[in-house]
Amino acid sequence: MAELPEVETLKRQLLAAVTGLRWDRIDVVPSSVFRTPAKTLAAALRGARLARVDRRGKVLLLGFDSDLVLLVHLGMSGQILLVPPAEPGPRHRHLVTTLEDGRTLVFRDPRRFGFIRLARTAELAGLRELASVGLDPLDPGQTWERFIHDCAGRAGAVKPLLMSQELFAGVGNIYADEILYAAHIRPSRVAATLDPVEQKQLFHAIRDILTAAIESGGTSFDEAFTDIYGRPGLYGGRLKAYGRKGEPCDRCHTRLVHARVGGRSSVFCPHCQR
DNA sequence: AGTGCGACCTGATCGC
DNA sequence: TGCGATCAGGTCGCAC
Repeated sequence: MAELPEVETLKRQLLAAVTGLRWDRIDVVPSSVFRTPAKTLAAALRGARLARVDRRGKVLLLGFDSDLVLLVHLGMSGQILLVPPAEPGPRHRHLVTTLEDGRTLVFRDPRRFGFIRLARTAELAGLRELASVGLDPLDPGQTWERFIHDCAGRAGAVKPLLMSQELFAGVGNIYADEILYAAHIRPSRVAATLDPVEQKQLFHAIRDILTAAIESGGTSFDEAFTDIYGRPGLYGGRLKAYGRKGEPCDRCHTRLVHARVGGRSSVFCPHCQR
């Protein structure tokens, strides 16, 4: 699924590969992923030129020269693929854009948990899709002091807090497990009970794990994510907790266990995560 | 403020 | 072989 590192990977690739190109033709398959009516969206974007690519948490923002912004969320099974001319497109397509050079940009999403919405730049601040998206964990404004302050009054478990998007936009189930493993903290720990050492470990783990995952091009678990060229991310081989229930902990060799925390499947080491 | 649901949706996997 | 049940995930909306 696409969390911050996967969306960041797509953003960088789209910036390098397709910015400046005109969207000559747009084919849509109307479905619930469109939060702007599919045909309206297609008509509005025809002939527009892609000028910018940004990311807010897990949301990808494609900015056009015409003051329009396309918001794309990949949900858990969404993909954006750059397909050479004349190559057949993949299944479950929702939006297919033919670029001026003949290649197509395809948004597909088998499980349709993602969404696509078109907005004007001036409307962005008021969109519900961005309303709960907080600071990026890799934003320089995300300081240690702010982090301590935000954790202090929290009565809930730390994992749902990490995944809430409100404090740290972009962390989902995979990286939440990885971050907590790296920080030696159990997913069910109440955030307000973290001592200063644990707070510091958590703060650094968030940045370290996400940065390393971006460097690997993200995680492809169950082949749910690929880059725009259809290639898997390489962080999957470096996962320490997610998807490893029953396997020995890399640090202490205790078997990793599974539990539900905040309704989410979680894997952790019962010995060295406290 | 928090938690814990169900809804959305499809494909993979499991038990029979 | 084939069927149905179960699970996974992000987000929203709702009840407590």
